[in-house]
Amino acid sequence: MTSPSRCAKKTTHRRRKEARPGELTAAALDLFVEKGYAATRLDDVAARAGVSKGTLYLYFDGKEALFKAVVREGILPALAEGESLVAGFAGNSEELLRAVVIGIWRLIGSQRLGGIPKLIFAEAGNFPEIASFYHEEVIQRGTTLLSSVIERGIARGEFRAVDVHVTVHLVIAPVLMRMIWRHSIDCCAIAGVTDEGYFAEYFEIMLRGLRKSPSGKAN
Amino acid sequence: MTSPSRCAKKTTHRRRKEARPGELTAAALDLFVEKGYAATRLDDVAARAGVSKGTLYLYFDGKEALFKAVVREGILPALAEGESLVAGFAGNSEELLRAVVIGIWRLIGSQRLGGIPKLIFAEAGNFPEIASFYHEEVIQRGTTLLSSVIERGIARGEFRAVDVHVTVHLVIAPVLMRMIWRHSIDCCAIAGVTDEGYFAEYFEIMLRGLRKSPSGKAN
Amino acid sequence: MTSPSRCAKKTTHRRRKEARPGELTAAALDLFVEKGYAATRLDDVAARAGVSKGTLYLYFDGKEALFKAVVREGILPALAEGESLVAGFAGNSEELLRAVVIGIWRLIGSQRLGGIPKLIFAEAGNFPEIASFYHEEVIQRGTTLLSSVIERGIARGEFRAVDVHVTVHLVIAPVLMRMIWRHSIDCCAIAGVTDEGYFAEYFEIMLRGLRKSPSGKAN
Amino acid sequence: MTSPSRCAKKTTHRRRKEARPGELTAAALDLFVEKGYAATRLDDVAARAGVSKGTLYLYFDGKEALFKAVVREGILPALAEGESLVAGFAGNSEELLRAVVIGIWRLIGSQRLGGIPKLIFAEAGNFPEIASFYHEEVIQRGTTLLSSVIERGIARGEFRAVDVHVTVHLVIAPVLMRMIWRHSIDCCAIAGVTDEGYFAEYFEIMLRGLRKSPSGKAN
DNA sequence: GATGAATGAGGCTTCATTCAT
DNA sequence: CATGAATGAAGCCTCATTCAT
Repeated sequence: MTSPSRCAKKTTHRRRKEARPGELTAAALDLFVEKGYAATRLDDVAARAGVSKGTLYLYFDGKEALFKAVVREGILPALAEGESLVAGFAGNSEELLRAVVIGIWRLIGSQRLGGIPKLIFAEAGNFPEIASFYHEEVIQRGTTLLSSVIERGIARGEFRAVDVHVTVHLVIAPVLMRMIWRHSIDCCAIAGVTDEGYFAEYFEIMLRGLRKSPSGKAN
Repeated sequence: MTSPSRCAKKTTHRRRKEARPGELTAAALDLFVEKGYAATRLDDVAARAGVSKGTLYLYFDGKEALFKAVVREGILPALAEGESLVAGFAGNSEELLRAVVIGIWRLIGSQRLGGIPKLIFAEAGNFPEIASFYHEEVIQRGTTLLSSVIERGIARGEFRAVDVHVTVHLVIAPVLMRMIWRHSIDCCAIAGVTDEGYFAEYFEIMLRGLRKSPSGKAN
Repeated sequence: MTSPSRCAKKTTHRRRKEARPGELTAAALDLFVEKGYAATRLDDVAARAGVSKGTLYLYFDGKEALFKAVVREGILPALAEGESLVAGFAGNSEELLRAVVIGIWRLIGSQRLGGIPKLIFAEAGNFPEIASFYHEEVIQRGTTLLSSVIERGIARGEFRAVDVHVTVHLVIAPVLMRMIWRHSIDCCAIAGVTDEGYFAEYFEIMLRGLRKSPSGKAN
Repeated sequence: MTSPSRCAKKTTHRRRKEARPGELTAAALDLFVEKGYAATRLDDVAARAGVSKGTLYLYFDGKEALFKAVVREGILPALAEGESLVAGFAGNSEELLRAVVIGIWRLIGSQRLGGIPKLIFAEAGNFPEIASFYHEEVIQRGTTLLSSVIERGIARGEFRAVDVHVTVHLVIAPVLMRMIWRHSIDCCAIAGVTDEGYFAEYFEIMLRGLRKSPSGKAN
């Protein structure tokens, strides 16, 4: 008789309350990716999550906070996974680069989250707060992650002494563009190609481009 | 009658009138590229073109029609210029690829027009008509152009027997991403790199990735 | 059983329950005075009273009822206190006037209750019922009180034969305005003056204005 | 034939445009005084002025700007008139004080503008920008104005050596309270008194309170 | 043709009120 | 009794579009 009824009484309520943020970010991700940030109406997000417009404000301070939550929930775990992958990786750097890129694609690019970069590129100019948030939380971490892979390859004598900063961008560009293509124009032309086909050729070209000459000659 | 520009005022007036649509699309291009579609106000477009908001409606049916005109007028001349550049090249395929990419960058990427791809990718979902127009008029022609370069290289034994369709996308991705970065987030991180530095590393990696092995072994 | 406050928990609980309305109106008084009626959120009232928003509705029908309760509960006790102070004064009328005004200030003006007049004046238009209640319960009684003081002074030959009705308002105006200033704008400019400094000059001017000419001539 | 048609053509339009701000501030004054600042809806202001909600924003940046315009248009001219009255006044200071107070009442207190002080006192806490605007533009100027009158009286040996800062507030309090009473509670009790009756007793008391003793004794 | 004043639908956000637990 | 999640009606403000001049 201490108070078991108290726990039971609120289970449904509580369960709802705990599930709501996730339901809302899921609905928001769908709409942000589909329509873009500015064109997504919070009314629609709420409706898709099956709640009223006011309820959304019980869980998020507003549109911007909702978007940040979507990014934090979706992208940051993927980055963390990438970081832990790099930290504990024992194989050669080619394999590491493959693992990291494939991981990014599997966790982000091939999911609905893959629509986020397009949205960021398109609307960063109008939402400086979001742009700087994304830059600090995602781009810098991602860049650092890839840089560490390239640098590892150079340090171990597996990759040429490339300009790391530029190379990071060259390496990630085809990955980002495939995300963009998946979520906008040109769906048929290149999205018709399987991930396997795309990334097989991608790695073939990139790794040939990065590897030290097999002859062992300098550079 | 000394200078042609000093003709009777009626001529000036008329020239003015005929120039209006172009002045409006030019102003609109600037703003669409800078702010995106939704955030561009027609007030601002009209003000930048030096006319009143009402006047804009004399030449375009509305915001959507203006947007379409901007893309059409911006892309087609650039495309034509790009194609004329490539026609009749005589050197080896590496040099041809360099010439084509550099040409695209010089004529489009480094110009205001370089903001168009970002626009298209961002708004394709909301303007299917624009998307299909762009796909047919630009992407297919551009893809064909690049395909011919790759195929030429393979045919001449200069490039490996890559999957041409995929490779075209891999080759163009870093060029498109550099356009996008120039016009959105991450301006400092990568846009701080000079075009020379960026494309030097780009060609180094891409061409090593495409070239047949120096040993002359197959593939 | 050592201290009475340490009785059985049931008593505490019950006392709690009976104290709730008072705790709520106290919290509401603070916030209404600080922010005004419209800007006071029931969320904040409930939070300050340490209960949930729903609980507030167990004791009051809504915001309007709460506001009325605040005014009623805040003013009536103060009025009673003021009246008991005045009853049975024996000195001259100058001293009586001083005692009454100082009493009003000490019991009301300098307390949280001093914010009530501002509230009333501001919201009377929106709450006619409050206005008439306040008029009958407070203003008339207060006016009567002050009138009796002025009339006493006139009857005893201490004050000039002023228009009593008007003079009551002239006498109370600087007291009310000091309450208002304490609770709104101009806090620094005049609230920086001490009560002593303010009321010293107030009595000097008012009593010179009320006294019969020292020469003893009529009026 | 230079371009008289141009002037004529737009007369109606222009006349409207020039009249609009005044129509809007007049409507706004009515509603602000009647309902208070926060409770006044811009929809209603626009409707009372006979325009749509959007039109209001062609002339004012928002609610706050509209309110400031109301104050600037209504109160500042009265203050300026008071200032010029003081600057060029030749009579004795009693007459000057009478003239200034009567002027304030005639230009502000007895008009709809007389509802503004109540509104400011009631809502200053919630709109700091408006509070500081009003403090700087109205209260400080008004205080300075009255101070100069009191100081003039003291300097000319007409008034006692009162604490000027406090006295200014004591002098203005019955004027402000009469404005407040006119626009909220107690309409009958004191507003039933004529302005003449009210201010006659006001001046009688205040001036007796301020005057040097007729005997010529110090203070 | 050109203007720019006017419109009104629609978006984000707030908050008094309700009700299932 | 008490809770607090949920609601939905407004309010402020923006801006694409229209139309009288």
